[in-house]
Amino acid sequence: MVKIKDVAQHAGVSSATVSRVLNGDERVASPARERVLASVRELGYRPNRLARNLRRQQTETIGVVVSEIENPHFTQAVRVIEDAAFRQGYRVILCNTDETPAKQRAYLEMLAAERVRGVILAPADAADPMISQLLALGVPIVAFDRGVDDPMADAVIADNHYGSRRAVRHLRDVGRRHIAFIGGRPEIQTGRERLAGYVAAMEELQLEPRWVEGAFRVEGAYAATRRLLADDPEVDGLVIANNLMTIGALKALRQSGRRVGDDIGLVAFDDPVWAEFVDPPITVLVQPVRRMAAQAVDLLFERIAGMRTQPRTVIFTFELRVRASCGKLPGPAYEAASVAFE
Amino acid sequence: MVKIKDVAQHAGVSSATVSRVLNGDERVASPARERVLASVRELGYRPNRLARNLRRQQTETIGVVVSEIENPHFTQAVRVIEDAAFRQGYRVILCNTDETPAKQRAYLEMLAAERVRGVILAPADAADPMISQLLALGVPIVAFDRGVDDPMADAVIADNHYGSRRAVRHLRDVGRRHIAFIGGRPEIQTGRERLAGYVAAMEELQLEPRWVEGAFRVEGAYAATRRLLADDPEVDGLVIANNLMTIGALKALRQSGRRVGDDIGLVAFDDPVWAEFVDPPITVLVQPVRRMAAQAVDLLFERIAGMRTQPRTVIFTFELRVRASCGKLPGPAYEAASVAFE
DNA sequence: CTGAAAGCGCTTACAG
DNA sequence: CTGAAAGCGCTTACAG
Repeated sequence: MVKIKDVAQHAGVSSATVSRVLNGDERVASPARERVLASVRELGYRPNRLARNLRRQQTETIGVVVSEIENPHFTQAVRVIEDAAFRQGYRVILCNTDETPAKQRAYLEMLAAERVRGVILAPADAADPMISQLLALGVPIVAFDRGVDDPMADAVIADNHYGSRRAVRHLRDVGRRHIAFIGGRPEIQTGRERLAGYVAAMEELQLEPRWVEGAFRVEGAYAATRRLLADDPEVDGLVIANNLMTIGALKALRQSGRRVGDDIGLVAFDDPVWAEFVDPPITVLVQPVRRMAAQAVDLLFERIAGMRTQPRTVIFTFELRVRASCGKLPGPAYEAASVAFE
Repeated sequence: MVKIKDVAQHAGVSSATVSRVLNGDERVASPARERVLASVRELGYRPNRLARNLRRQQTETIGVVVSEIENPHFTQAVRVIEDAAFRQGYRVILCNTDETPAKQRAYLEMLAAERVRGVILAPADAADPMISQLLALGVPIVAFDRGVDDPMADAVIADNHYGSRRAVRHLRDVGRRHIAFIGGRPEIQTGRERLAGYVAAMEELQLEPRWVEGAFRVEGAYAATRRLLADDPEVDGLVIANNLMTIGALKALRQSGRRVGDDIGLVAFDDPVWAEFVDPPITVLVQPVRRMAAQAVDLLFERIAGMRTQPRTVIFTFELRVRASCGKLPGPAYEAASVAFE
């Protein structure tokens, strides 16, 4: 493998000069610069980043830790983050934790050893001690989608409590009364908050809350929905806590012979690309994932650049996108009521 | 930042001993080992991978370069690759090229500088000179989904030509005659082969081929399908070259008032999770993405381990999964004919 | 079983 | 404008 010394020899200059040319140091005189560039090309020299990073005590790498890369919510986020990182000359180490605290810990451990410059983390475990350790080491962390316990981390999250309340109100407004909730995971902040918002809204409306847990997964929601329909056949409305679970719930509903939009109304969190094309199109709660991911990257790079030391939390809100899955489409009266509520 | 020397001092041993303990060298005596471990814990020592990598002239990192991470086809692959890499103690640098040759080049350049141990690449540019350069540097490359020009790379691909022929046959078998093709990108191998297979099948059947290009994207397919329907109103069958384009085509078909499965039959490449739930459920050509990705990782690690020097190409086949989007479901006579064809 | 020492390939403060 | 030299934090062949 050809190294800087070989290039130097070939060009008849010192390693220092080669390094300067390669790093765009203005001070190097044109003739030397030209010879170096020619030698680089001729020898097929490829700089060794490992050496540079060690010497500079610094990398241009960030870690992106998500709990489930196949969830379009996170895929979209990863895509935006990767894009922004590339534009800034940073690379991305992708870590998928599968909602497993142990895997998260191992990954954060690794990112520390790798001396990454910052981390965007959708935590599987908000209390992971590695979070504080990274922060103490000077590695900024932006919590995404879910907060972390350490108050020094930045965070970009959505107002889940509001989202669920909005969904329940909508179902009530179109005449549903037996509204149940297909929940995610109570260990996860989004799961907890979405459930709490649902329960709060039901109580406000003096309706009886009833819920099952679908673990944020297709199969989990399938099983949970079947259980729910068996136990509570009178259910006529459903709030589903994420897009993967919508698939599972649809399958269970179809099998049970329930007609979505007719026998049962349905509002789901997230707006994956297919929500508009399933039968019937699903009424959804949308969060601006791409803007949120962009915000997370901004916060991270502010920290990396040392432009800010105080932690910031940015909260985004949900928007209800009404489609056919709740049946009767709301009229002007509904719109008015709805605005008043918001 | 505490380093190995600090730990050594604290434990009253040499750096060499600390390093040995940390790397599980059996020869270190128990008392020394214990003291080292205690010091590591007490000082909160975090090994610096950059230094180790430089010294060992080796990383445990692979690069994964895909053209479009939001395409579920690639998301699934990335997920499988990441998982396998993690199990082997490797990290993954994620690179999204957006089908842009320049971006691919920049990324491969970066991966070379980063001294990654291997690359899995769904090429946006099969002729990229960086591919051969990496190979020459001893960095193995496994082409995924699409081949590369350099014959020294391994490859895991699907038999696209067959896939298209299968789709056309199916549409013909259910009575369609004006079968058109929504193509991807002719610059990309999958796009080329799927088109070629379509044309070949049409000619075999003495039907007139007609196609438009949707660039493998939702919007591209939407525009292309609109154009197609305007130019050729008599179209009664559609083969769509990937899952993103299916979304766009569905939208255009719906707007035009065409009833899928009735006025027009539809077979699409890929089986994303939603294909079963749209209206009507889509008949699809499935390739075993997860197995293919696992195969790609296996090939890569064989190379990394030096177990193999000859390039290998593994070709997977498509399976037709019949759902309602072609209308009339085929009976036993069809099955027989279909088996004969395969 | 353990340590002293060399060296991985860069960058950069210093001197000229 | 340019070079000699130190040093980033590890690992490991060598010697004992």
